[in-house]
Amino acid sequence: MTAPRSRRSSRSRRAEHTADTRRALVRAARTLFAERGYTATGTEDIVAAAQVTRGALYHHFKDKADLFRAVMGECAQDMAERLVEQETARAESESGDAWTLLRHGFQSFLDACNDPDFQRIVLVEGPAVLGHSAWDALVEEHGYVLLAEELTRAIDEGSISPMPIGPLTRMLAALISEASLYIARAEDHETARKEAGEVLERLLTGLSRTDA
Amino acid sequence: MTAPRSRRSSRSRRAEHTADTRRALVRAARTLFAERGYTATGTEDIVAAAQVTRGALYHHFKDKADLFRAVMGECAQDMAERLVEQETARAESESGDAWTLLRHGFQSFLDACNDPDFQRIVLVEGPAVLGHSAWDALVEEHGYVLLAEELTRAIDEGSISPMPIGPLTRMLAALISEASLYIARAEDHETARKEAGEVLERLLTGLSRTDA
DNA sequence: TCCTGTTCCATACAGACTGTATGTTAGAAG
DNA sequence: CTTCTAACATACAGTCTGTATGGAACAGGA
Repeated sequence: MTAPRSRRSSRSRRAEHTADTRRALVRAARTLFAERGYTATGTEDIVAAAQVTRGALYHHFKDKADLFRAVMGECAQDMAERLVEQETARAESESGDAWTLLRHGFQSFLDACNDPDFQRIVLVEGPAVLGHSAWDALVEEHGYVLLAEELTRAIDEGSISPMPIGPLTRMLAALISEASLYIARAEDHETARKEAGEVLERLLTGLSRTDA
Repeated sequence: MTAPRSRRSSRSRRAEHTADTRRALVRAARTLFAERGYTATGTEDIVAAAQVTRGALYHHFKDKADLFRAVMGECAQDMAERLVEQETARAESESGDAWTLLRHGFQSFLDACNDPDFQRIVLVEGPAVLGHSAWDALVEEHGYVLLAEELTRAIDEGSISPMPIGPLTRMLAALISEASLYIARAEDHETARKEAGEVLERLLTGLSRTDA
């Protein structure tokens, strides 16, 4: 996709400029998709914001949905990076048993999902624009793996009781996603955050092995 | 909207025929939206299936999204009716404490969501086609009320510990919705249903007051 | 009964948008 | 210097949505 490049020529200005236009397109599309949604955003709007023409868009991407896929991939990637960053920071700063660590992890996960771009593009538009299969493949690749790893480790360590990881991962992700949307939409974000966190906390206690 | 009808003229053939075309449009749109999705379905396809012209469509509905809103409303209504039916049937057949009754209620709720039309139209396309506010208003009107009532009663009876009902309702609905989508998408529906049910069961135990 | 107004729907049209086909330029390769 | 190709820009065709126009059928009052 990014040019066959048979000989490696030390990152020419040419190739650099090409990557620039592509990035500009993705960035512009990301902003507009997040603001107005997929269908309400015309390709003309995107190329205008990126200061190129429609020819550039259709040279780099198969069609409009393909551009959206790139945008959503970037959003998911950003979220994943932010999560691992938080995760590592909390792992070395905080201390405690694995169970409380996991619970706090979910709470910060909830906070991380409080991002307009992510919510609109990945959670709302994504499933409708790309099919279910394509959307799931993207999320599987970027986001679910982290959550699944964390949960697997929690089971191995005995923090939570053994359960099928597949549905557990999806359902917890959906739970947190909905909670983040609820918070974002609420008039009073403060109390909404507190209440949603409380409900999440209660639901998670059901997973704990302490009451097995 | 359905004619001012100043004098009540005993449901003339005229009005009946009018209602017929409207129903035909909604039915045709429902089938096509569920099969191909919203954007992939042209208004020409809909009126062809309903055996009318586009003029009829734009006479009864403001625009394509308005037709979708009617379709989604019907889907939600069907789901709500099915739920209360199951609910009453189970309430008089089964017997047991309120807590197990509630748990079984959620399981049958999960089974009821296993419906292609409902999943595609209400859960996937809905949030993207209508905005968040319009979608939420529809679901609030048709579906959430039942769940919220049930949960409020459960709290009053002491089955589950007191919690903010707003986020609790949304999050549980999202949980079951995602579980139903997971089951529908799985290769082996049988085991997927069992596993998702198990995870749901575990999460719900966190709400129970018995461990408070 | 005749006239009038309104509902209901069909048809024709204008605008917008997507995707493709064609042309052009600048850099890389030999 | 020549040639080839990636990287665009431009022009065009097809499709779709929404609207405006027109007509037919029915209801109601004089």
